Amino acid sequence: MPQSAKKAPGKREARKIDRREAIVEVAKRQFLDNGYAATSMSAIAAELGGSKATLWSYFPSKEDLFAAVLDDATAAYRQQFADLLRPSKDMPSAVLQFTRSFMAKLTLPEPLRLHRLIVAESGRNPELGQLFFERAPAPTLALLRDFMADGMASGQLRQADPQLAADALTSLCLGGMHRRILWGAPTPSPEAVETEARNVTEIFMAAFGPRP
Amino acid sequence: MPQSAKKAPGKREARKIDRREAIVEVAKRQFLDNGYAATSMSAIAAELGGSKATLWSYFPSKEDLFAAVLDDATAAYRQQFADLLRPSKDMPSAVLQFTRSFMAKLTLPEPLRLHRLIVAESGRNPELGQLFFERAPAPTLALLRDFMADGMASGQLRQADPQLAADALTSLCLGGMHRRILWGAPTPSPEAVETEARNVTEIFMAAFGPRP
DNA sequence: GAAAAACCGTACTCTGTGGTACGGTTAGGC
DNA sequence: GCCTAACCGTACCACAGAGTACGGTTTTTC
Repeated sequence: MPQSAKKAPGKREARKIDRREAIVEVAKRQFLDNGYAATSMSAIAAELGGSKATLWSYFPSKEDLFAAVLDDATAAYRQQFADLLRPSKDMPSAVLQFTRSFMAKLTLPEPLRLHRLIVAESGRNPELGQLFFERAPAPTLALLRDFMADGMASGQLRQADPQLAADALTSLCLGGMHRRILWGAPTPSPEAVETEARNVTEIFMAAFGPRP
Repeated sequence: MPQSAKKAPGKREARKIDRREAIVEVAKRQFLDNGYAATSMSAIAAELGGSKATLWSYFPSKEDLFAAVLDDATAAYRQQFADLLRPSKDMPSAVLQFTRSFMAKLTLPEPLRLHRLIVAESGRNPELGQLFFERAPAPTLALLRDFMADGMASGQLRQADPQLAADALTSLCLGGMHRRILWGAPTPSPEAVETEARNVTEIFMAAFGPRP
């Protein structure tokens, strides 16, 4: 006997939410695997097991489902790196820590497939890419900018535009193996990630470290 | 009356080559615009004007046509930047010249659409991405590596792994507005490109310039 | 001028698409 | 214990996809 709250969840709605989540999850897998055009609603319904009518009762069209999938997929990335960007006395190792974690997370299969999807569909649908940008990379970039500003204020980095430094670091993180994976290279070993993270940190510190 | 060469081109074959080129061009436009799955052979045939049978007589399947399109599209990029990488007395301005040209060319609509296509399809078809890589970016990257090695030998750059320096420069060139365009941002003004090229050059020289 | 290659149009097959209709069934709400 | 929302199966729609068949026409080649 639940409390007499007027907002008691109710088994019905709970089930509905579960079902919706299940749909989005299956759809996400298929969209991420095959892209938008090559994924069919019928295939999603088939994998779900239920009837097509049920699918359409949750999402009135393929585009709506796709939007929900994107929403779900980007939600996982928000504020992912906040804890890594604490100001530290040892700037190089703080940067290395961030770089390592950032590269490791973004070379995982799912982020990569998301990235592919976004790049592919943003051509026909720019607002989709903008939505992705402001949900996933933008918050991290803002955090990183503040981190850079702190470092510059405390003299651990040379004076420069913090935004520029943040952009440079992410560029260096994503321009190496990450880009090559997007071009079909196999996923790297953890050792390779570590090596590249160290290189990136070294280059970054050479460019933005304190003036000697 | 042509010369009695046994390898006279023949009007027939010339026409065939022309036709093939026309097909590839139309198909390229459509694939680049819509992606692989969302492009239909029928639409290509319709835009070509001829009959579908003719299309299939040139390319036995959609995949074959796609491969030919990729082949054609990547051909344009080979050795594009060779002339820009002459060793120079003034390192920063040589780097700036390359950076500027590199960024300007890769933020043009067609390279961007190609890039989207490659990223999108390499997930399902890695060898496709590898083919792209070794045809388009790899030669430029090799040139750039040699350029870096020269600069290090002549003392205009600090001692380091030339490959690393080449990777860093391309990362910086592609990590800023280029990536943002891939995520749906509008194409930048020439002034914006110029500004970013200068920033990239400055960062690169700070990281790899001669030790003070 | 004749053989033949290339080409065109059109109609066709077969499969799959997004999306709907509908009658029957299960299960939560009261 | 009834009501009703959610659900399932299945059959269905109109359409578009890749790819084929075929008879007729143009264009080279010899």
